[in-house]
Amino acid sequence: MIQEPNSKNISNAVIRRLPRYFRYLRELIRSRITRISSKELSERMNVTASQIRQDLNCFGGFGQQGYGYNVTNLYGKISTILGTDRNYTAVIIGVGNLGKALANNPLFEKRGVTITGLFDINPDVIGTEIAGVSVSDFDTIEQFMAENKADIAVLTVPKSQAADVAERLAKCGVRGFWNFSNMELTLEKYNVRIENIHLGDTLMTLCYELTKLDDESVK
Amino acid sequence: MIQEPNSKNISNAVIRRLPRYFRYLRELIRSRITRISSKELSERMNVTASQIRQDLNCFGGFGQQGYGYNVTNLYGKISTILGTDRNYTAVIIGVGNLGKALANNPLFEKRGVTITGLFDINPDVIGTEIAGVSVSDFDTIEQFMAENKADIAVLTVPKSQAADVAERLAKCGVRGFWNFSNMELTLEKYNVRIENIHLGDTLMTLCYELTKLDDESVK
DNA sequence: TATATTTTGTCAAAATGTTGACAAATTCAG
DNA sequence: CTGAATTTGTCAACATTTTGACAAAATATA
Repeated sequence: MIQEPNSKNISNAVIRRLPRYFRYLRELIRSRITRISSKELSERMNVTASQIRQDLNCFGGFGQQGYGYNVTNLYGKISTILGTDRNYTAVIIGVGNLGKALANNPLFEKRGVTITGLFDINPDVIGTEIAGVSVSDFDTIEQFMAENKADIAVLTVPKSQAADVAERLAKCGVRGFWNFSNMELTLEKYNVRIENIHLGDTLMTLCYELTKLDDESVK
Repeated sequence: MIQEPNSKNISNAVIRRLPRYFRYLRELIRSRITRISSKELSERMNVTASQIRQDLNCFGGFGQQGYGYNVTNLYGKISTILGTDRNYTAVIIGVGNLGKALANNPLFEKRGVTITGLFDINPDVIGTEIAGVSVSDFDTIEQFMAENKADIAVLTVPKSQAADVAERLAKCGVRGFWNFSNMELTLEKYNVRIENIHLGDTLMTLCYELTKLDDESVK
C-alpha cells in the first residue's frame, strides 16, 4: 500500500496517548498556565519528557527551544488532530442504565460530539426525554439518518442485538461505533471504525493486581 | 529486587489480554465446545496463534501437543490467575447515573465480584435500593468497613471529591480502586492498586479514526 | 502397529516502542 | 550585548513485544 505523504502512519501507541495529553492540557488551561516544558509536563503526567517530545513531534514541531510549548496552542493542535473541532454527531442506541448514564455524561460535549438522537425499542422509554433529547423508536432510525446523518453510534444494547443493530446503522451511514454491548463487533463489509469497550476487562486486571498483592502479604 | 520464584514477572501486555481470552473461552463453553487449538482460537480472536501460545505459557503448559487446549480447564486456569474465584467484594461510591448503571450491570457477577454496599452523600438517594442493595450515607463508610471489609471501591463521584473519598477508603482498608471519576488517582502513601478509567479517551481515538476516514475520502 | 497429521512449547529473529544524549535554537539575567 | 541556562527536535541505543519456525509429543488413521 502506498504511504500517504502528509500522515506518515502514526503508531497506535501514540494515538492512544493523545487523549491523555488533551486532558492534562485542559487542566493547565483551567489553571491559567500558558506555557509548559516537556520536562514539567512529564512530571505531572508521570511519563518521560522524551516520550512527550517524541509523541508531539509525530504531528509537527509545536514547541520552541528554550521556551517549551504554548499550552493553548498545543491544546488546539491536539484537538484538531483528534477531531474535536469537526462537530461530529452521535446517536445512542439502547437507553438502558448505561445508555442513560452516557447520555447525561458531559464527556461528549467536552470532546465536541453532539448527541442528536436516542433510540430504543422499549415502548416504556420511547417518548421520554433524557438530557434534553427525546427517545425515538429504533424502527425510525433510517428515516432519522436520512434527515440528520449521525457520524457515530453509541451501542448500549444487549449483546444479542448488537450485530443486527450495528449492521442496520452501518447501512444508513454511521461510520463510527462506540460499542459497549459486550461482544466484539466486526463490520468487515463496511468501511467503518469500531471501538469495542469491555468495561469488565479492566475490573479483571484490577482483580489480578489484588491477587498479587494478597499473595505477597501471605508470604 | 529479588524475583519471585513462582510468578516470573508477567508483562503487562499479557495481563491486559487475559480478560479477552476469558471472554472468548466463556463463549466456547456456552457453545459446548470442549477443545480448541491455538490456531482456531487465533482465527476467532483475530490474533496470531503464536501469541496465544506464548501468552498462556507464561503461566504454565495448559495445552497438549496434538490435541490443543481443553476449554473448561483453560477457562478455569485463567479464572484463577485473574482472581475470579477469590470472591472479592466491592462498594460503589457515588450513586449517580453511572454508579447506578454499574450497580445494575452483570459484569461484577460474571467476574466473581460481589457488590456489598452502595454509598452517596445525597440525602435523596440514601435509603433507596438499587440492584437489591440499599444506598448508605458515605459518612458511615468507616463503620461499614469495620464490619464488612470491601476489597474494591468503584469510584463514580465527581472529580472534585475523588481524591478525598479515595484516601478515606484507603485508610479503612480498600486495596483496589476502579476509578471512573475523570481524574487520575494516585495514592502513593498506600499499598493499593488503581485502574483509572477514562471513557472519553476511547471516544476520542474513535473520532481520530473518523477524521482519517474523512480525509481519505476527500482525497 | 506404523505412519501421517496435528499441535504445543520454545527459541531466536523481526518489529515496535521507549529512553537517554546532545546539537541547535531560543530565552533569560546582568 | 554577552554568556549561562533552558529546552526542543532528533538520533541512535536499548528494551519490549510480536512473530515465524521447528523439534518434540501427542493424536488420528489405516
